[in-house]
Amino acid sequence: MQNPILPEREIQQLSGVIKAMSHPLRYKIICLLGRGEMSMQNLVKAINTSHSNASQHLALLQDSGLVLVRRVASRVYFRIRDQRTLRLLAMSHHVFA
Amino acid sequence: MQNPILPEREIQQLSGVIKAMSHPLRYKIICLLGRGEMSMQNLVKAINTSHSNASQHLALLQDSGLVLVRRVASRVYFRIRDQRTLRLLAMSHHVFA
DNA sequence: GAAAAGCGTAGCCATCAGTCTACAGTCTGG
DNA sequence: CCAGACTGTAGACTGATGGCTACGCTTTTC
Repeated sequence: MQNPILPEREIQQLSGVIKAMSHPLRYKIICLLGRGEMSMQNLVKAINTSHSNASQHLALLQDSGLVLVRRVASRVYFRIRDQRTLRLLAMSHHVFA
Repeated sequence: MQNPILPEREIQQLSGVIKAMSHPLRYKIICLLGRGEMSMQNLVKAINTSHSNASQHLALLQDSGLVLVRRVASRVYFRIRDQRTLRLLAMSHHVFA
């Protein structure tokens, strides 16, 4: 709960991660993955978009380090990398909803 | 720590607030305001940008409800609206830094 | 009252982000 | 091997975002 003046690099990194969560679809994806691993197919259905669109958002979530991927044959399964990410979402919901 | 499927409106709202925090300058502004109220002048110096640029980011932070403003004569002072916002930042730092 | 300081905003431009279509690659089932 | 399912990516388009300059408004100072 302290509030140090952060170095520039951390500012960039942290705002970057937050930005990755700041899109409605990505926010929803993280919410969904909070309930457990999901396949690409189920995610596409759940968030109601094209598989291309979902694929790109999920790639961004991987790049930002929020989501991990597991491949089984031709299918991919996604899951949250760090469960604390969910606590972050829960807190955002608690504060701003 | 539950993870309900949120209604669309809340998804939009929450991702919107998070988006407001996702820019490096705005992230830094919130960090700075976490230490207490600051004048526009001091903010401009602290984040090292033009006053025009700072003004626009601060306007966005006001619109998103994260920051409150107080006017004294020709000067303006900004402060965090909800201290829990800082806890959110602190947690993001704790998780991702 | 005139000049200067402090802020906000409009207009412009460059860049980025989000979405779609189309296509390519990989795997499965027959 | 072939058809089809599943996924990733390249290219193009559109809208949003970020930054600057210039200007206008209010307040202070002299």
